[in-house]
Amino acid sequence: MPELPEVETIRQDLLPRLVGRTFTGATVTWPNVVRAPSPNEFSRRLAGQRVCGLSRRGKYLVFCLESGLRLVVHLKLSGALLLREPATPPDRFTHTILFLDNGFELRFSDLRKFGRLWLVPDEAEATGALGPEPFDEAFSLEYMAQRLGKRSIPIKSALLDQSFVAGIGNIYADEALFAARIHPARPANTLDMDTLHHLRDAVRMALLKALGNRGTSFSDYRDPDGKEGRNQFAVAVFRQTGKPCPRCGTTIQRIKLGGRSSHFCPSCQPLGG
DNA sequence: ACCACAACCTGGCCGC
DNA sequence: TGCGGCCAGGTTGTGG
Repeated sequence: MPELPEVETIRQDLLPRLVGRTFTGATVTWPNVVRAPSPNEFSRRLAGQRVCGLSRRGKYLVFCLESGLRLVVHLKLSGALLLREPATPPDRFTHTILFLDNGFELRFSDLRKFGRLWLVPDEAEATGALGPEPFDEAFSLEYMAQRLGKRSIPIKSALLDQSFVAGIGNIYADEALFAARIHPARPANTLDMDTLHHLRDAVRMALLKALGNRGTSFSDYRDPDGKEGRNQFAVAVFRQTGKPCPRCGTTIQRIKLGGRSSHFCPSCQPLGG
């Protein structure tokens, strides 16, 4: 579910409500969600930890704790972080509850159980090596050209590669390629500088638009209050197979690339010239 | 280097 | 109603 705009929305919502608060403990009811340390150690070490900051790296949320430890969360496809009062009954997909010193609970809910939590000294232990943030100047045209120059993979697959650029997922890759009029299957090393420039602008615009709409809720995405985003009503091509292109009216098509669905307009995004 | 596919999980939707 | 098949916003690992 959550790509950069969704994770960033969650971060901005949680930040003023969590900074300065202290975790008093945790209950882990599905041990697989806690990657490090062991679930028991996770609960034990979290108790007494005061939150001093909340940041985002790609699709990871990073809680800065005063001890120097980091609480890292990845929501994968269907995870949510819900801030609830104890009286609110947990949904049936709540696999971990983090208790706060003001009585509130931060609940990790995840239908598909793919999401993961870490409590580690160094966030890189959880995130691995990620590419630059899409809005960072390190995501430069020179960087893009250098990284893509020798790669014949579809440009869509390159956008989903978190070691190339962090935070883009299936929705915004499709939306950005539509806006930049690039066919998703086009080999990454065939894009000239001008096209790369259009693509980078389109990526940034797609992410900003979704951020303004508080994320895209096609199915599972919810903010910390359990509310949906609005960007699903504003997409051009994602999951719009069979509908008319908003630009030219041609029927939107779906193809598979690297095992992922890709949605595009065959007229606006030609593969040839 | 790249691709195809499976795995991790559960539920929704469709056709029969 | 039930069942099989396909779909799903992500990432990792394996084998070719």
